[in-house]
Amino acid sequence: MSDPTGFAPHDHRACVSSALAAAEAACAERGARLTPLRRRALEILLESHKALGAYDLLERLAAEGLGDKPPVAYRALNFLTEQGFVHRIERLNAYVACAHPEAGEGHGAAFLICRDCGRVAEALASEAPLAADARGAGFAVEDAVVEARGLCPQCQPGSRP
Amino acid sequence: MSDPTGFAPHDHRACVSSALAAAEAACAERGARLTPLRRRALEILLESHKALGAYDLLERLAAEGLGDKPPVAYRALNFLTEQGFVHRIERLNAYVACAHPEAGEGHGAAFLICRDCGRVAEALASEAPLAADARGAGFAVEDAVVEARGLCPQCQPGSRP
DNA sequence: GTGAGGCCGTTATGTTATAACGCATTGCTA
DNA sequence: TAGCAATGCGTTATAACATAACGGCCTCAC
Repeated sequence: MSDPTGFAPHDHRACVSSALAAAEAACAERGARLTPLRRRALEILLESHKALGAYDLLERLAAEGLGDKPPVAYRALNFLTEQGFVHRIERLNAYVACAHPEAGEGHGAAFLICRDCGRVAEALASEAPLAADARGAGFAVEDAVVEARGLCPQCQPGSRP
Repeated sequence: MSDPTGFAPHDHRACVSSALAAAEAACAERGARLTPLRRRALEILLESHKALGAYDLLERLAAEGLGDKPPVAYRALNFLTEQGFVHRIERLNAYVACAHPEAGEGHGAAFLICRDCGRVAEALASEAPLAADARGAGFAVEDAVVEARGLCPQCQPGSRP
């Protein structure tokens, strides 16, 4: 995979609908309930490749009459995160839809965050980063995140205005 | 380096004083001012290998009459972070003293966070993680963080009680 | 001695996140 | 079918993390 999905132009409608379908399938299989609220929250996050704050999400949900108190947003985000449909971007205190739902729960994720346009691309971590150092220290890694800030292709100096 | 400093037993007094000395030297060289407040804040962070929240730090500073309003703590932390003496642990919203001040500003850092005892070890990132994926996507990484949660050697099942 | 800049005290507020309680629905199961 | 457990969501309140903005003081260069 040479495109950590998110920056390159792509068929975004297909991108959204296939992710939604994958989420529905996964829920059906696991007996998890993708309620209208949760489904819509995921859909909102899928609508861009940017990370959304919990309160931004809440605002959009509220605009549709789907709940307007913080716990509503946080509960939906917790569910989606547990199911692996959404990732939290620690550096932004924000949440982004998973670009690789097919990779399964808890796949090693690495994020490329453009500081200019705000888009976030997700690369499947090619190898557990740190693995060597961690083993050297006798540390048992359960879960690692990698987050890089920088400039995406479109936002770099040499790019079209 | 096989010990990402922090977990293995070590001479902690020396660890603290050498880090303080390194900070003083670096400030002298750069013309930065390690004021008593900033120095004490760094010292407090150095006293354990745990990450401290800004308000925890503030509480300790306040106990010594060194300021009791949030901006006091945040300003000290910003200074120490800019100088590379302290790192922010995004997953914890907390701050930890740099274990490798000699590595210079902005060195690639990777953190091993024990979810049981709370200690944080810092490994020098052996290689820019993500570099390959990022290049593949044409993304220019400026700054990356790696944070792993898990169990340190002392907190693993097979370890002494 | 005066002006510029850095540091800190302070007030106020903004942003992110969770605890805890209660009601409604679903789906058992006795 | 009555009762019960589990789950999802509405709601209130509050906790935890972070910053904007103003003013005073000190130091240093000129």
